[in-house]
Amino acid sequence: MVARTRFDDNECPVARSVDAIGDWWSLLIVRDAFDGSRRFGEFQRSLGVAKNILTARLRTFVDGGILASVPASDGSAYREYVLTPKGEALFPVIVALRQWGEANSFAPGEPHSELLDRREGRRLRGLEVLSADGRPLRPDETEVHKVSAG
Amino acid sequence: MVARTRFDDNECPVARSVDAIGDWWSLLIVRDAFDGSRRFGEFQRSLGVAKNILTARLRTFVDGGILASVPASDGSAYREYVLTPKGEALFPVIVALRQWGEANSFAPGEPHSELLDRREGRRLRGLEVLSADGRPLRPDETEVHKVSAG
DNA sequence: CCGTATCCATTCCGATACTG
DNA sequence: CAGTATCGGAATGGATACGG
Repeated sequence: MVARTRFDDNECPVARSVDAIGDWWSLLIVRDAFDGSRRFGEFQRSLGVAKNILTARLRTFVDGGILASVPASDGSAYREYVLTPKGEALFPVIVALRQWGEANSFAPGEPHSELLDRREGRRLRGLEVLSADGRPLRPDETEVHKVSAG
Repeated sequence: MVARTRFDDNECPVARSVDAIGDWWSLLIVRDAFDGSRRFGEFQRSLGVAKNILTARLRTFVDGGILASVPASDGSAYREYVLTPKGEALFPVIVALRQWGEANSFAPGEPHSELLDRREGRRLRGLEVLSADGRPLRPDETEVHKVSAG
């Protein structure tokens, strides 16, 4: 059998998310979509990904309800790919990856792109994991509660 | 050539993050590490991953400074794998994936594991992307500022 | 410009057997 | 228990050629 282990029936939400978007290209396609890319060629040039791979990823995203395929806005015969609400909900995921990368994958002073508040032109606040009443939580202050099949 | 395109020299922090943790198993290993797994066998049983794959992933994480290999706490001859500060900083990434999965990958009423505030036993607050002065930001209220090589 | 289709190399992954 | 080694099948990814 082989084929990759699937996590789409896993009880853990992290596993299901990974199943949906956890490969090399998927998250970067979503990033580009947030950045305004809509056309096949935009994704293709931005990412340098092979066209057949891009085709497959876009289809998976459309099937999964993360992107919607809509008629091109310029009236041409082609399609554009826009984030659905489900896709837009990935915003914190992308921001979390961006902030982690900024803090941990660049040498001091090494240039990198930044995500800015468009109105103020300033960098964003770091994401915080908070309790229901707003206390910042460290990992060890949380625990996973497993569900039983009952 | 061939071989996967690497993003470890990309100017985009998202790309570098994906390069470090963007495959099927890596994020789940990190999730388990947050959940308290430390031993080879714990990861192996929890994930059902082949041992050679797990070996390779653990090594990559140790090399990348995300996990540290330390002597086993029970005095046995083996190693344990614990999150470094860099690894702990992935907490918002895992939480973001978890929350997205909860909201978008389960049927209403379908059971799934939950991440709880250990002290209160309550679910966490949803992650929010905020401006420097604390305003919630939608994706279209942000923009990526590219750096120039100069 | 937008894809689809095909080809091929590489990598990934799972299973299993084996060592300490 | 904690890994290492090897094997084979599968999926991935890149290049290219082709058609709408």
